[in-house]
Amino acid sequence: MSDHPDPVLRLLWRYDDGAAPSTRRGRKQRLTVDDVVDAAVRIADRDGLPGLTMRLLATDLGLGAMSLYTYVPGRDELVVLMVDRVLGRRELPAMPDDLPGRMALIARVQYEICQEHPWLLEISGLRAWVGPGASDLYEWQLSGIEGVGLDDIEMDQTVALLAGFAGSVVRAQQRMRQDERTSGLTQAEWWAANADELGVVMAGREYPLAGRVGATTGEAYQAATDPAREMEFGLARIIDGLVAYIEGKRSATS
Amino acid sequence: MSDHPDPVLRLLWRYDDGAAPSTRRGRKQRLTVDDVVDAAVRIADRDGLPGLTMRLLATDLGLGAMSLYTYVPGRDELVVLMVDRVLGRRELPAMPDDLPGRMALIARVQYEICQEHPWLLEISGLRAWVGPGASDLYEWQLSGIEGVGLDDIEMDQTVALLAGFAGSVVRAQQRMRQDERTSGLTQAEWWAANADELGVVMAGREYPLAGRVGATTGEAYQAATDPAREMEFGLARIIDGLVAYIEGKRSATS
DNA sequence: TAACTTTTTCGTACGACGTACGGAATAGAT
DNA sequence: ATCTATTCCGTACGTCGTACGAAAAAGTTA
Repeated sequence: MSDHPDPVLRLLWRYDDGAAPSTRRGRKQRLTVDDVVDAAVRIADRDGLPGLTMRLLATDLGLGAMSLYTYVPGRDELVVLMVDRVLGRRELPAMPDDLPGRMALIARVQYEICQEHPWLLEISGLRAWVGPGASDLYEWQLSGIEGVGLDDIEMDQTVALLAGFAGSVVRAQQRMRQDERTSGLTQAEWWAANADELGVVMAGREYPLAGRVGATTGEAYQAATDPAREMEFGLARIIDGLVAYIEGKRSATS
Repeated sequence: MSDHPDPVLRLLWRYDDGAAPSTRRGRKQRLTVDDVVDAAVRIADRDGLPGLTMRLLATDLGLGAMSLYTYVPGRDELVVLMVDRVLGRRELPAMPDDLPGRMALIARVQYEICQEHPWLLEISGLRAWVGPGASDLYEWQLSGIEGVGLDDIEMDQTVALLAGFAGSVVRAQQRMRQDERTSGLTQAEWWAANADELGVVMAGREYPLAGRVGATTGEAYQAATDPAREMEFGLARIIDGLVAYIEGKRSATS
């Protein structure tokens, strides 16, 4: 039974059952699973997850649509493979010496991965399979906060906090980009163009704080060309809080 | 032109153009837009966003499928209305006196909204329209951190940080629930049942940290029946970091 | 009351999607 | 040369959002 693992697990780990490739009968596959997954990633990077259709992927690979199903059981499983692939493909930089720097790096790598593959944030309703890519990344993330005084559960929560925050930032940016794409206007331009319409439609409702803050951020984001800087405020606060917690724990036990 | 606002804006704010209802000719609508949106929310709460189909919603309302399009331009716009509806439907509690408590409350309300309407986290690729529900919520969130020494941009980022974190936590929980639903096993049960298969398939790869931390958290999450407690660690760190920043700013200017 | 106008209702249909099915093609084993 | 295992892929089914146009209903006007 351990010779017949879950087909998704087998695919994720590219486990080929130990069968000697010389004894494999029948027609040969023209491509590899990696070819299929890589092509799928390219399409999703360009067109988003809904733009990744089995037919498009197949023709992109020079195959008939149904031939894909000899490589992959279905679309959902393909997405699982894509996720693990992009998590594992990035080479993981060496951890710096200072703890805050290591925490920032964990967040920044997650940020860049999500940035390069925005469809990662569109996924939902899928199981969280454990593959080599996710495992390598998780191991690397943990190595950045190992031995600083956190217990295992706190380590897991810390990684989740840093990575989750990075995802949130990218999500916010994507929403902004989406707005600009569909409206053809920047954030500030849209508000300027629709200010009177909004006034009519809101019909007397007052939002003193939201109005003031919205106006200020609207102006600021118009000029902010470096999207990476949007992460700095939150990340700095999170790292401060984490470091303070760790130092508090240390001084309590010493 | 300000009499003909964007149809989505008009719907969001239920702006009926000031036309006297007595002069409206033609067959009468059997339902209201709110009826449609509420029914859609009920379905999405139960079946998720992919389970919300126009045909199902229509029969649920006793309408033909195409009759929905007299209430709403299309499915995407319906989802926009649903979002604003559930953001605005929650009554917003009074803010406590202490700043950390107000920050925690902002996160907790966001957490509960996401928890009650998990489909909120499945949405992507849609514009972020500004409606009364979102505006009310944003105004309330800002009121919790107004006058503490943050500038407008920092206030926006603080709210985003707290709300984004809450969303991340719910997302993680949903993924866990999804795993349990599709596998029929709890986290710990799955790892116990698949440990040997994983060993075979991983074929010599070593994950010392991930293995140790994964085992510990797996055990812990098996027993943790109160999902709300998963938020405490991260939220406490974030609030610590925010409060420290604000105090630092205060002492610098005084 | 009858004719007209406006709006809602909804049956039908189209194109796109994931993919089940079964036959044709191809390779190694016998 | 035959058998068997495997890949390839054309066809087709059910589901989705929704375009289109006819039928039904309600107010306005003659």
